[in-house]
Amino acid sequence: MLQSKLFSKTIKNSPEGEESKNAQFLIKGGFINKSSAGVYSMLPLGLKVLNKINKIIREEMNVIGEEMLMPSLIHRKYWEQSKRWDVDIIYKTGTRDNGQGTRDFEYGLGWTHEEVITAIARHYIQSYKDLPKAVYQIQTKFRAEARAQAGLLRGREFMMKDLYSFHMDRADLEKYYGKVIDSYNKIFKRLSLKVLVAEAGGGPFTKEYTHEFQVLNSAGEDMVYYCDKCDFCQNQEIFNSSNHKDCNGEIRNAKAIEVGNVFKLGTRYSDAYGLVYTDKDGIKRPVIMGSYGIGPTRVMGAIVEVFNDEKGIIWPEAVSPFNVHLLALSDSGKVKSEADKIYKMLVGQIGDSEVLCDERTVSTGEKFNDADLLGIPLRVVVSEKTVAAKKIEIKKRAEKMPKLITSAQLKKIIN
RNA sequence: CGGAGUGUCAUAUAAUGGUAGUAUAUGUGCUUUGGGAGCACACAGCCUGGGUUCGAUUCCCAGCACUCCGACCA
Repeated sequence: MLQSKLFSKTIKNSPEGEESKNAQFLIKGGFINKSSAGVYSMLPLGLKVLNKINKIIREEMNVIGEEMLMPSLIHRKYWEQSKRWDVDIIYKTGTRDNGQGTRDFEYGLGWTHEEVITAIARHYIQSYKDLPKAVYQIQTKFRAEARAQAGLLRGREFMMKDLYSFHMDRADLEKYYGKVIDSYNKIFKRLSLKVLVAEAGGGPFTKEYTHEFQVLNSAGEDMVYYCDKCDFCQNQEIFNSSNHKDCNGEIRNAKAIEVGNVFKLGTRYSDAYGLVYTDKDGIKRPVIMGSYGIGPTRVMGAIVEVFNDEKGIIWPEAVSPFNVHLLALSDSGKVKSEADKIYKMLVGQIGDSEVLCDERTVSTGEKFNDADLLGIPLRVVVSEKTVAAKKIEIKKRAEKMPKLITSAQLKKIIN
């Protein structure tokens, strides 16, 4: 990909008022565009990152569930049945004139999908032979947050991966719940995020404790209490130091970004929707459910909050919009022809979608600064100097000092 | 939802009760090319409604939007 062809370009001025690093860098770099508070467009660069995050999530989710897609426009009857129509968080919409006057608010925009999936499940789950089942989707969610804030960390429209599971009994739910936790840990590891698994209260709809996946970071809105020796970790809501036993470690507390959560729903929704199965003895029993979320757009914001310096973003390789950023420090002569050669070689190795080539006719400083802002993990420079030395300069975004190598060595490194 | 603040070119900002200035970006031309290069010219703006006033971008009121703090966050 040639940088001059990118739809977006970097902006030199910092966006007014945005304090969070993820909002600043992502907007300046041309990854996202703010449409209104908490509502963002994913520009081509940002979408590439989001797609890579989602790809990792899908690969891990497909091991324990099947992907599907539910509607965003959800009729009020679904929410009324579970008594969740009168909540502040729901965007109500849909005015219709049926010829006998208008009717307002026929729909709620989906902010979570327990209702829809439970209603669907009635069609396919009737017997113990149909259990267990698990489906997930990656979809835009809408929440009327009183206060959107911190860029991608709290939006009114955002991407969510939501997984729902159905079980015969508690034991099977527990087993699956553990599998989801393992799966989530793998996902966050692949995303280079260190997470703490925090116990949390279940809220009004489940009596049990649930778990949150928390990334320690000062930009977070949550406070977690964790032990420096064992894996004890609780959120502020339920923390009590006497919960921490059998360990002489010290309790610390820190701000954290919640990037995922897991809930044992029990029969709250199966009761509301009459989702029952017939067991071996012919007895009808309610299906036991769980739900599990990860916010890919929030994950993207969290990654920027964790991986940055004063110059810009430092993308982990797994989610970087490109693997290599090739800078041609001149747009003519030997430098250009050498850069073209290297570009072709790189494209041949990892494909056009993984190489960003800065062949713009702009100053050297601008190219370096843009490269730092965009944060692609490996920078490759072709210039008068490198051509004269018959070498190529490479530098990792996370490191300070560049290295001179041959193009054969570069080829090896890329492989 | 409570508190505070801010609304001026595409972006970031300044000043002003009477002609709105600068920087970035953009366009043209020339000179430049290892850390946001220079000169010249050009293009481009006062959130909406009401009030006060001879006259309002400026003062007052309301609305809307945005930001920050707090509450909320199945």
